[in-house]
Amino acid sequence: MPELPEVEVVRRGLAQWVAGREIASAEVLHPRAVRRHVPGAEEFAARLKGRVVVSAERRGKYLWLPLSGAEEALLAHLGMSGQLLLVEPGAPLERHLRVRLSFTDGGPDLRFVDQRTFGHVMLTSLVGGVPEPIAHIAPDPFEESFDDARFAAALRRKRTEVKRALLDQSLISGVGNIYADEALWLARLHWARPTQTLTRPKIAELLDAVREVMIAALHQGGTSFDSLYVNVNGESGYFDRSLEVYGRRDQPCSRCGTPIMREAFMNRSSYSCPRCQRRPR
DNA sequence: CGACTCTCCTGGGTGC
DNA sequence: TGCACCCAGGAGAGTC
Repeated sequence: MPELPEVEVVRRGLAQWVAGREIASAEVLHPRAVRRHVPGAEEFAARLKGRVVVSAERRGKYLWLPLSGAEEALLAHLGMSGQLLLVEPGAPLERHLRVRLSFTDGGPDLRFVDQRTFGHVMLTSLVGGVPEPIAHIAPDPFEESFDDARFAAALRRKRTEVKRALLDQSLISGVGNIYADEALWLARLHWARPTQTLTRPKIAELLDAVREVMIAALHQGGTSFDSLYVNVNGESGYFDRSLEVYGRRDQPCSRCGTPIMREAFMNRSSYSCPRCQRRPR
């Protein structure tokens, strides 16, 4: 469940502990982890060898490490359960270790561990500083290039429900199921509200809510639900203690005391307060 | 083409 | 205790 704040915590760890280091070798332990790297696992490993990691970047839920020598980067998506961990080279291999990078300085490995294998890593070219495979996603709401007015216009043109739109990475990136529910609660919007009926001020309020919940989560090191999400040192964040609706079925709404409701949505869950977030007619 | 559903995957939890 | 089943869900593929 890593969403924007959790991925940002990981990015900061990578910037601190991996930037500037030279990759000695790469090992792919599970081919599914590099399924989107079309030339295959062997080519992936061969091309990484000897490259220096320049920095750590992020857009929405995607992370990438630009590499020396070409307009190329190691792109990663953590999926549901992916972890990027810094581990001493001699430490035992994790049960769900998928990819391991070792460095010429003999310092900690960078290990991609992923139980449910929805995450992936790949090597790709950078086009205008952005990895080519994610050129189609929108900037996230913390980027300079995110255009609030453009987002509002796009939302009002859509014929869909507001939560679907929040989860649509081509409109706004970085929002997943947890922060969508939290932001909708804060903005007092029901997830099924048709996007065409949203006024510009209401959309501005929703964007403020998205930013507010994500900043709060970031300040607490991210949300950890089932201990699968951790920073590069394997530590969990604390934001799950601050969640208002997500995962809180039957518990009282902190604003009005009404029990939080769970409803099926897109084959998953939506949590909301039936009083603060009135269902549209 | 837009809107929506299906599918991939693993392991913890639950009910019988 | 064993076992079938459900659930978590991001995003690309597929359908209408």
